[in-house]
Amino acid sequence: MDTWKEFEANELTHSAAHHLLAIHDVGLEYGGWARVSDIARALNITRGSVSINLRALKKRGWVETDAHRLVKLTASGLQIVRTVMAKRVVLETFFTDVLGVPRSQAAIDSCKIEHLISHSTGERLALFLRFLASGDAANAARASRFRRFHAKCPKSGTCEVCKGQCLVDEMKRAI
Amino acid sequence: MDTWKEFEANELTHSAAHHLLAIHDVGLEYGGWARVSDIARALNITRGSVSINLRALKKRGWVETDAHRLVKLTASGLQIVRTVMAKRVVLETFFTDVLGVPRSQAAIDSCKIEHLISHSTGERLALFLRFLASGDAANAARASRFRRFHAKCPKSGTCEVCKGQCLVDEMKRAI
DNA sequence: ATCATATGTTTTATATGTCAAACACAAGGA
DNA sequence: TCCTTGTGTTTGACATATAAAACATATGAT
Repeated sequence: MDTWKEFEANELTHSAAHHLLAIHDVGLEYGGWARVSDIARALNITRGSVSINLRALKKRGWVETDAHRLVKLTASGLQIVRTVMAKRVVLETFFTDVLGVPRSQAAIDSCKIEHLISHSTGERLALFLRFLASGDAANAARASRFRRFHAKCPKSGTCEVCKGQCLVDEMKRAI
Repeated sequence: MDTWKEFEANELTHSAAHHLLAIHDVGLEYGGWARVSDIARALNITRGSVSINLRALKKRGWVETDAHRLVKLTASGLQIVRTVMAKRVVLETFFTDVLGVPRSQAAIDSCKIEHLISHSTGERLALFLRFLASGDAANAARASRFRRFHAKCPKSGTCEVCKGQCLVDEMKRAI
């Protein structure tokens, strides 16, 4: 009940996640320090927006500023960045290397959901990728075999996933 | 560049998707017709919020109202509902039956991302599930074998996914 | 030292999505 | 008929996230 409200209850918004990622990115060449304008340029939004958004990130304890108004990730901010980056890598790897989704589309999908999937699901997905890539030669061949798997949906109730109504087809329409 | 803005550019918001799902759900017993209060009750938000939100859905051509202010999905609205439901089933099945994520967590994760993943990724994931469930006995055993796979991360650069920095561990921390 | 440019903040505005409260109208019950 | 209750809408408020523009303060070139 009210599962759908979990979306808004998320502590880390998409916007916040990308501000933190941008700070990390910009700061790489400056010992972790980033300027508001560079963050704004990285995100392609205005300095004003960044200035306002940083207030919330400071209040959350994810970023700090020094006397010269330079911005830096705190330990917890950096940990969020690491977790989000890990989830992104795992999702992109799964989408491209296992499912065979085009890299550009995989990047968009990963970016949309990287901050939303739970640690538990992210961890299991990472383990699954490791499983597929593990020493067992049969495992290694599996993903590539799927990439050649293109059976048409039987639409006959024999498909164990669809159970009568073809979910593959259903996926193609709408909007 | 600006991949991260795709999130906001999404035509179907989380809120809109769940309004459509609620209308579909409530309407099941009334030939597709739903009342504002029943939609509000189903979503656990106020009638006022639903009333306002329906304006946007009408403008999008996803719902219609009759003279008695009863609400109904249009053909395109119904198609969106079908697509979202298909994506949810596929995601939940993957999370629980393949990855072994607890059902309650899988439900939350699926709900958060069901409206965000592309048709292309959804379709490939459905095909992947069909592949795993397909006649080949080796395939059938695969997923269940993963559920027993619990190797510790070597943290030695030998893991083909992690490549030195353990993504599995990284997934556990933050916030 | 001065002046132009760059930078960061603030203000005003917009859009979405929510609540609470007031309002109007309808349907029934007494 | 009157009155209560239920229903749908509107209004005012708030939170987030954005832009644009005005503003104050740096920074740097000459």
